[in-house]
Amino acid sequence: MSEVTIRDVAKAAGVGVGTVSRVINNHPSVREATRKKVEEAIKALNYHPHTIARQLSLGKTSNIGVVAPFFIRPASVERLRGVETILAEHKYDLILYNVETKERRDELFASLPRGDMFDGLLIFTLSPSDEVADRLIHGQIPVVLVDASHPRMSRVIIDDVLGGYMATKHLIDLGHERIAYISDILESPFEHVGASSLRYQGYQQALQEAGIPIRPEYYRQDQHGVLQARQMTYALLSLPEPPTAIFAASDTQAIGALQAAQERGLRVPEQLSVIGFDDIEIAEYLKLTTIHQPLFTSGVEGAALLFQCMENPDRRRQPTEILLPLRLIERATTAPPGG
Amino acid sequence: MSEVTIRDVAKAAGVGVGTVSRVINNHPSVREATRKKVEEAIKALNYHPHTIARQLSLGKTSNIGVVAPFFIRPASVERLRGVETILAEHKYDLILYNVETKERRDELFASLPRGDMFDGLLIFTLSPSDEVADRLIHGQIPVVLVDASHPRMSRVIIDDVLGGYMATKHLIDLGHERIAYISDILESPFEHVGASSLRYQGYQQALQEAGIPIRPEYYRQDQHGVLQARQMTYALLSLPEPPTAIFAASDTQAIGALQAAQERGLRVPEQLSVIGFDDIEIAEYLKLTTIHQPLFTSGVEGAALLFQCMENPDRRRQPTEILLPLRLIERATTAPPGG
DNA sequence: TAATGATTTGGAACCGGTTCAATTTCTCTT
DNA sequence: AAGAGAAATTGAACCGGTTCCAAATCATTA
Repeated sequence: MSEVTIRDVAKAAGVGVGTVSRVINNHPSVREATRKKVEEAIKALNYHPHTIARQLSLGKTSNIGVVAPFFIRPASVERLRGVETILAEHKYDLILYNVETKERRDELFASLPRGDMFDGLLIFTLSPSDEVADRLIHGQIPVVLVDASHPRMSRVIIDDVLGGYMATKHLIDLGHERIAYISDILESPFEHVGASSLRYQGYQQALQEAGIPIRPEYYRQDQHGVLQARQMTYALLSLPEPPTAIFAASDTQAIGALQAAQERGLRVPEQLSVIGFDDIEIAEYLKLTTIHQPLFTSGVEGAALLFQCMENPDRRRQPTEILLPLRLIERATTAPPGG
Repeated sequence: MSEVTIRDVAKAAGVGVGTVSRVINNHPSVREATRKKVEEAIKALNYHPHTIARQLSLGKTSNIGVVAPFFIRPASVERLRGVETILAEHKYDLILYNVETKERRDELFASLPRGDMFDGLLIFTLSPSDEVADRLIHGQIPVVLVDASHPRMSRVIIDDVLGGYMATKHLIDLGHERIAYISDILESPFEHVGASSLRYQGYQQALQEAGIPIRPEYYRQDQHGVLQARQMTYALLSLPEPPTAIFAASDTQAIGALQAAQERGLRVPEQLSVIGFDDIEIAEYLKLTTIHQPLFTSGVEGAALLFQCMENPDRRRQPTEILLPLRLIERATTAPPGG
């Protein structure tokens, strides 16, 4: 069936296409009788306007694109959900680009600025290089970064250095001196300067400030994931002088650390303290001490900022930074050392 | 900048638009010299074809739509990930529709069959009514259900009744007789016949078969969520004769049950057995006994089947059912009763 | 060298909407 | 009843691609 076009409707209703178009978009200047006639024809033919044609002619898509290396981290899902609430309000649809390889990222960054598929773009977690940023800024559509940063672009971020500092300081305040840091790979192919690396800076700052020497063997990096985190923790616990506390760059990795401790028969927090980052949903159940960052909110704020940029070109010219607050959530996986 | 069209390129290269189009789509019949000229012009003008225009003219979008209620749930994310792997292979993009209210669902079901925004549609978890199924079947584009069912539509499903039976049987085999079931709301506004309700049937079957009477007070339902599950478990544990085992309709809810047990000071599994459903990623860490269903695979199979239907109209005519296997994963949250 | 057939190429027509200048119809005065 | 002004309506042109027929170019053979 179908393939009914606006011209078919026009013919059936005995009016011009312009009138049908006006009825569809309920433009005021259509006489009541005419409107009724057209509406009947629409119903009779079961006509639905063709979205793509509409988009072409309007030069507007009512879609927004989201680039998310999202399946790696539950955190991205929370952000996406925040985005969704704003999109629903504006009746926009969501085109999702997953990124799991470097090639895919480059391909995307090359083609996205064109932005003919959507009116605005949200990029999660991937901080663009200067060159990519340049292309994005001069592209057709506004772009907002979430959990990623570039000085010339609008962004919703947290202070990752501070976060790293807060986590480490918490452990130091408890009396720890042998504090390890595990993270995903700092020079990720994805991120220009990744969050993990900034958190590492905060970690170093806190140690330095406390006069605790930084030991290279207390820092490990590997692919993101529970399994890898468990293995890194194993390695740390096998050191001649193992750490008494572990700061994991994400809750997911903290879970790996807890797992390793459990399997090694180490009691947490008595024999090993573990602190995570993010405060994902299950952190509460696990009683994981962690640094809370507003994930859902970051999605909401990012999407809201994007819409502002879309509606108001001035807003786009001047990059905005929204800094979301961090909070230490003390639960049951950290305590003074001494098991 | 930009707004460069194919006609600009044609002019710059001194050729016709048809030739440029042929170069872009690397159609064979273009002389090498001409191709080079055109490619240079494309580079010089920084031309990128306009996706929407292309879609309109081709009548093909290279998008597929996914309707996913609550994509926040870990299960949906796993499925989506499976879908993504197939889409990437085919160079298709993903348009995601989240559904969290009944209104949104109806709105979507009314407009989606039109399918001008994508070439195929995947619906997660929402079993369509006969009326909606009818519209979908006669719509423009093929549709595949994942974790949802309708006799006249292609689908990737599990045997939820069997799953409920397996979980309950496991508890019975361990010696339990006081077995409770907690789930999200059976008559969800979203689902025609939901998974939880089918699992409940399996639960009843297993009990009946074992000659154990079904006690209405051992069945609780509430919104999906850790918190609600915890509260339901509290209520169950406060009964004059509390259950010795709890079957939760999802791992997420099982976590709530574990939480409640922990707070009540009940040891698991000695004093309370808990079995979940899904086998989401953290289930392993929690040592949760559960019924494993292939979530990632369901996404892969669903997407693969959808592509088959898109390529081959015959495949579409005859609805296919793919039934994925279930597996009992015995971990550490179930044991014989008697604490 | 001319004729023949095979390759390339050009560009109008089309996909299905929206828009706007021009035209028609309606309403209100006098 | 005629005329002016407002409101409603029409349909060609456009958005930016693809396609396909006709025309032009090229290669081959007699």
